[in-house]
Amino acid sequence: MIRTVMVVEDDDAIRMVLRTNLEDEGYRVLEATTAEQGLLIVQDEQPDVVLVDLRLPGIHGLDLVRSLRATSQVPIIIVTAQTDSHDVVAGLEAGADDYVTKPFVAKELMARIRTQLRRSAQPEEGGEDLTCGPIELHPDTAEVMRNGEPVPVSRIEFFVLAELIGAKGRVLSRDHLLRKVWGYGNAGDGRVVDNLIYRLRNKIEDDPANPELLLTVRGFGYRMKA
Amino acid sequence: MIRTVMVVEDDDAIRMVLRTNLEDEGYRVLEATTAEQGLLIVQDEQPDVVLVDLRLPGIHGLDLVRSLRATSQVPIIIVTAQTDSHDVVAGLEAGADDYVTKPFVAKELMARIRTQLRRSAQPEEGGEDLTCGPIELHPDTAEVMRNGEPVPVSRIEFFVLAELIGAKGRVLSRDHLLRKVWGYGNAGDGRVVDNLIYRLRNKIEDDPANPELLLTVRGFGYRMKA
DNA sequence: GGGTTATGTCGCAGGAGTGTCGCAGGTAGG
DNA sequence: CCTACCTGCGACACTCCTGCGACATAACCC
Repeated sequence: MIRTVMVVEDDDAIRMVLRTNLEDEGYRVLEATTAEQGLLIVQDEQPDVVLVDLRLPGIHGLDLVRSLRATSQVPIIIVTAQTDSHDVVAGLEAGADDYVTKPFVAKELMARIRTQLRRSAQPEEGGEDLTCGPIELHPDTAEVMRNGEPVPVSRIEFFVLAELIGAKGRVLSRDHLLRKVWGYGNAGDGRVVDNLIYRLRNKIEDDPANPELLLTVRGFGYRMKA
Repeated sequence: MIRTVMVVEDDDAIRMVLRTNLEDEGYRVLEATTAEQGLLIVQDEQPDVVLVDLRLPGIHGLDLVRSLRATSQVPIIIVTAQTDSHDVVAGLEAGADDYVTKPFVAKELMARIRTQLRRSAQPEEGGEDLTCGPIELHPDTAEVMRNGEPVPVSRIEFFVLAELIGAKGRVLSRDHLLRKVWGYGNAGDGRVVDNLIYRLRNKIEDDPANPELLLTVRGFGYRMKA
């Protein structure tokens, strides 16, 4: 299960630090430098957590928090200067879930993100057991095992499989997969997903023409066997 | 266990001397010339010790000490001119752990760093067994052994190998290695990593063209054999 | 059944990712 | 000063990926 974190922060240096830290933690990272841009991307991408700097150019971060909260349950963490303690209160009242003050310790922020994710919580994944029947995913080594034997898969194939297995049998639409795996800005052909599923089946199914693990749900998308 | 020392010092000459000395002692060295930059890097890299020159352009080193101490337990050693004895007092009150006055004797500073490291002392990993198959790393002597025979490797090669072996089979991205080994601010060509891997393979693999220890994970990075 | 849509299948061409190697400037050590 | 080595860089080769299009097949609707 790949989690996505949205960072709304205008300071390039801080945003960069956040990005690297988050990516090290295995998150997909979306970035915005203004509240407007942030709002658009959040609506489009539906990240799992949003980090908002309260001091943004133009629209204040506080208004972004309100706008987000008006339409979404996504966990929001405020990032703010230590001096703006009243802003923190206002932010939490506006609907934010937690806050950190600059200068912050990266590890602490990562811990808080994990907390929010646990709270927003698909109740599953304690340590992320990415397993489905004979298929086993190892995020550490980026390897896929089938009956204990390593199966060579490409980067994108790996992520799609991770997303599907993480969904634990729920149907994922082509659109969902495009957004979660291919990422923002790729409005490409949905058939790309079909192709990739086809190739994945050739690698993980005994009889690719009659899939037993990676199933088609006509009109909706794909899902793994429960 | 490779320890990292952060040097916040605007004087090029002194910083260079510190760097060479520290590297001779086997530390990884991070550098910053301003308090702001230093703060960012400390948060990003979480070094094991920080050296701070009190006379910095812009924000005074004293404020950096306070900022660091506000969010971190990292040992801080102040570097200052002999004349500023009252600064030393202020620095220690601000949360620094020790100080040296310029002109300082390098060996003394090294000794104090060792003291601070002993004090902060991660209780875990006593010497960390850096071994992978026939490869053996000796952090004390910066030597690499292969089947008991010493293999000459350069400084950077040593660090990369240490980072990889320390990861115990997990995949490390080029970006991760760039940041951990080359250090902050080197956003340079990722191909540098490829080159170094190539050279490392020529030294530690039986058949460099068909590596069995230092493996490529296409699309992700490199990892050691589990 | 016939038409229509959704999905499976597969080959291809361009491109991205990586291996390989030589070069030149820099640095350390003699 | 000289030498050897290190190191970043660029060039080229090669593999593998990947999006795309075309057609086949299956599911759905009337």
